Amino acid sequence: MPDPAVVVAQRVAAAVAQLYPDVTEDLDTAARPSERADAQVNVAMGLARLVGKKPHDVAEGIAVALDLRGICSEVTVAGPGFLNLTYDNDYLGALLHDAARDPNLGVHRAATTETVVIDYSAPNVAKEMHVGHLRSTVIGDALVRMCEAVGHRVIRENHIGDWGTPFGMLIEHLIDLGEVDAARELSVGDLDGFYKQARAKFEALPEFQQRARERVVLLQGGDADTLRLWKLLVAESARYFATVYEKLGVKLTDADLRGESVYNDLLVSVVTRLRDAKLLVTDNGAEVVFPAGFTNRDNAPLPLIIRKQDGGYNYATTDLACVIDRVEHLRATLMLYVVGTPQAQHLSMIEAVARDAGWLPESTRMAHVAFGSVLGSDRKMLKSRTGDSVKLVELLDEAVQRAEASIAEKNPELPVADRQRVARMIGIGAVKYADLSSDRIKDYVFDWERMLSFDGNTAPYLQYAHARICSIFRRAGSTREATRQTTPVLSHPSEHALALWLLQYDSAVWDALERYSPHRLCTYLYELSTRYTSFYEKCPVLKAESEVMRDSRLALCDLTARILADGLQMLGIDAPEQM
RNA sequence: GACCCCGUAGCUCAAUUGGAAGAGCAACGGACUUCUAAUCCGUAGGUUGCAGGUUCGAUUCCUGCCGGGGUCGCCA
Repeated sequence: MPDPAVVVAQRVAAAVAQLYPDVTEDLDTAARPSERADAQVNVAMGLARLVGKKPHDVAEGIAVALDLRGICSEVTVAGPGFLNLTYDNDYLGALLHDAARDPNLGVHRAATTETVVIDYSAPNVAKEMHVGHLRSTVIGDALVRMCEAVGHRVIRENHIGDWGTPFGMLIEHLIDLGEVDAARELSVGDLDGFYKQARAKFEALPEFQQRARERVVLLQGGDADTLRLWKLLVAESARYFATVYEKLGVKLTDADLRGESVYNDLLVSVVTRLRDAKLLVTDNGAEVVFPAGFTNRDNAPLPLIIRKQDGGYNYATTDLACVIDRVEHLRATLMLYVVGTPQAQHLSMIEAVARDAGWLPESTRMAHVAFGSVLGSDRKMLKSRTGDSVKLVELLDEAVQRAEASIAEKNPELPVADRQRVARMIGIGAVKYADLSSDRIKDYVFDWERMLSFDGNTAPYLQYAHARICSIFRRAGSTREATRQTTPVLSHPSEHALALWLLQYDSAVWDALERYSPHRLCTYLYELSTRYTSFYEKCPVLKAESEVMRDSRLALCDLTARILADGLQMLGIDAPEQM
């Protein structure tokens, strides 16, 4: 389906070529969204300098030469030389009809199918998931959905912390409790308690500490009984993670778990391959690599530590093994790391070393999808009243509870069974949307009132717009599918404004995807909702003045609802039909 | 000390890769015998941290300051 802006840009380029055949420079002929018109073209300003004329005169000339019959109803010159365009209503109507018949609602597929490995969520075994896992999980899930929506092959990887020295202590604690009791404690989700008890014993009892140390050695040595206990811990944690993901409504499953331990057997080869590549250096008893361009506080080269003094490996080694695995076995062409900003330097060192070692071909891109922290109203990292980190499950439960109370108050007619189902969609949706709707690189302030509000850029506002449309169709007596035969006729300005925005879904999705910035899709959907509600207030649908107008408006409603639901789905948010 | 990120209306945030600074709250004024008023319409609100530079044009790019956060070798 042709994007109107693309068609216009081509016509503008043609007009310029005709008027100024001698100009060979690349010109910005793009038609951009504008506050003052449907689109604006800014080519005249740059061109004026090249041809030595006034921008306004150049713009006038282009406006005259420009052939936009059947596309634009008006072209005006404004300001220093902006071309303001108004699209023709019949043209927009025809494009809407195309979009409505497209199962992808106008969103074009990727020209080349990428194999995208997305690394996100990454909780720790035997530890509670807390608010610190929210952003990675939610942003990662949205990116998974967006990539899939345009046809990429997506591999989800949940890189859980299932290895390392803490497991000596955890396994010993498990033994102390007895396997049966320990499993029960873990399965009810009291991971925090389990971990804290183990930690406390480790710090207080030298005897326990000794056992824990010995247990680490057994674990690393592959002792069968120790491995069995370790697997028990991992399995119980996985079961717990699954319940959290279920509650949160993200696509992660057990099949996506790739614990650090998976890479254990590859760590030796990371070392040998780095040594063969002549990158490995022994420094202070550790085996390290010095990638170019990284310095420490003394301005000396900063190493990436591959093997510690004590012979153990650390996370840099695992991360490098991951890169090898993703490139050589999974054939990744794009690797996304959805992890917090503090890891920026670490990841760029990993990339530098992997490139130096020849493990990362030019054709494979690696991107750090970084994000800021969730803050409390005091603008510090969000903590519970007791000062602990906020448990993710408790946060989500509270969201659903608050949503349910809100529904009970505002729509008492909704049956209780529906109320609970809808409360989940609204509560969870509100939390996710609050996380996704602001620029991920920045911190954001967690605020129940604001995220659950029906005003402003919130999930409930978008969901409400969707629910109102569904309500219209329940009364309309016609099916949603039937409206897709109709070519909308746009007469009212708010119909025109809505139509224009509906046609930009494709570019909104791609814009968000290319920047790995879901908030851009949020902004689009919010603007779509405001344009729809504005239309809703001004243009009666079921009581439209004519049958033609009624059908036309139903078609606009249907397409709006589909794009809202589809867009929210890409963000991992459900759109209830009633609320 | 070095490097990275952030700084936009009173508050919370946008701004499509250099194009005419926009929303929502809060404030004020309007609109429900109406398809869900859980909403809408209007008014007001700005030296985009500061100072330079590049450009026809800078919130955006460059330099230097100020303020906040982060990172800087054996945790992940």
